[in-house]
Amino acid sequence: MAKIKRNRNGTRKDVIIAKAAKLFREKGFSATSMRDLAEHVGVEAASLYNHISSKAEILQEICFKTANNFMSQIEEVDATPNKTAIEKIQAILRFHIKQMLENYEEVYVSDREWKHLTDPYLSNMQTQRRAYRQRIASIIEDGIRKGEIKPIDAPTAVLIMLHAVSGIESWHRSKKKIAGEVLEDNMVQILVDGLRKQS
Amino acid sequence: MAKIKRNRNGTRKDVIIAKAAKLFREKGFSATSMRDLAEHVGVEAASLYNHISSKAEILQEICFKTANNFMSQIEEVDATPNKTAIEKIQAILRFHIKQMLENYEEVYVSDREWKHLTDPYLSNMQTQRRAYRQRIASIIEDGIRKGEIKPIDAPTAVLIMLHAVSGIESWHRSKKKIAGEVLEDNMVQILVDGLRKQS
DNA sequence: TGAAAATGCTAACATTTGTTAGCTGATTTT
DNA sequence: AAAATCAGCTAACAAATGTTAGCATTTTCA
Repeated sequence: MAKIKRNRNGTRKDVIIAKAAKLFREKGFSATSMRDLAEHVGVEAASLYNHISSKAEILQEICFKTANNFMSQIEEVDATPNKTAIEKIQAILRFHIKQMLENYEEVYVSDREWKHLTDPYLSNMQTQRRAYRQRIASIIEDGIRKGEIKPIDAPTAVLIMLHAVSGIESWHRSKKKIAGEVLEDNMVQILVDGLRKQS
Repeated sequence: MAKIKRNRNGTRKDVIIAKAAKLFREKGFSATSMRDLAEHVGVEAASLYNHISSKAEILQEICFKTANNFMSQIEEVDATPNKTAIEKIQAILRFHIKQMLENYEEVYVSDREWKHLTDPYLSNMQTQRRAYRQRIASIIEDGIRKGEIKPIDAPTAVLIMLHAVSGIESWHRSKKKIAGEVLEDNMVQILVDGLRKQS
């Protein structure tokens, strides 16, 4: 009886996926039941299946939409001429942070819950994630070669960068939030120049 | 019929918890069933209950053992005199990294799956985690006051540090692992001094 | 306006879930 | 050697799970 309210510019499927993203973030994919989701959408569980074909499909949509988003951006950055490696890294970092602030639920879910995808989506996502990290590592190695970046292990640097950014989850939960731009500047500065005060 | 093999210096309960930690890391707490766990232990599901009282208890043991471990260490570091803030931060970082390398499964699980604890354990853990971050933030703020650390937002720095370290998960999965000590040095260096080459 | 499509509902299904009961045989303790 | 504890088993449970079938109502649009 209770219809799913559909915002302009969004299908009912979009509403379901948005609510699902929120629940998947809070409780995890496996611990979220379809009845749970239905209740938050304001509908009976069976009714969801008029809009989606399975629980798995919801996760797939969330993960691949997000992954494509990041892939597009890194290609854009990488293709931009006249950019130093440090600038490229900064651009990627800022994009990650902005995404984490603007599309928190979906970005978080696709980062933490992609393991629950099933093949062939699972392998696909693994490949995509590996490729993404590899591209960043290449930028860093390029920067090292050109003397802009310290000679550190590039994969380690990538690993630190990406996980540091995902820590914005704690920021979201925090009581005394600092402004988004301040957070962004702080994160980029700490990662690029470190904690220690240069004397 | 098939008995649980018990290593010297370990009860059968310990064996179960160790196997559980591995499964919880791979598939998550909710997606791991007791029958799953039993199979990996080499026993029927019902037999597990001769050693543990519930699935929830397993998660509790993993989480609180790990949390206590980290709490002890930070108290020790914090109480050590004649240490600069940077040195304290380094000590904490190295401890985290070492724990991640040595007790990977349990550290990972207690970091990622504690949300599935139930009250009162859940609230307890939340409090403990908040307190832990607060202690590190205080060290950083102290370092800022003394001019050892750049004037950045301390909670942001904590968030970066802790999540960066948890990225060692990717290192574990990586094909071409660098040595543990090299990883440790790289991580500490990047976090403390940043990516950019000082000119 | 009337037909087609979309969206909701209730009921039910087959599995899977965590856990308990009750039993048998082994191991330890006295 | 007898008694007590430990550690495994099979069978079963109640609840929760994802999903489908079948039907009613509303919305869309020709």
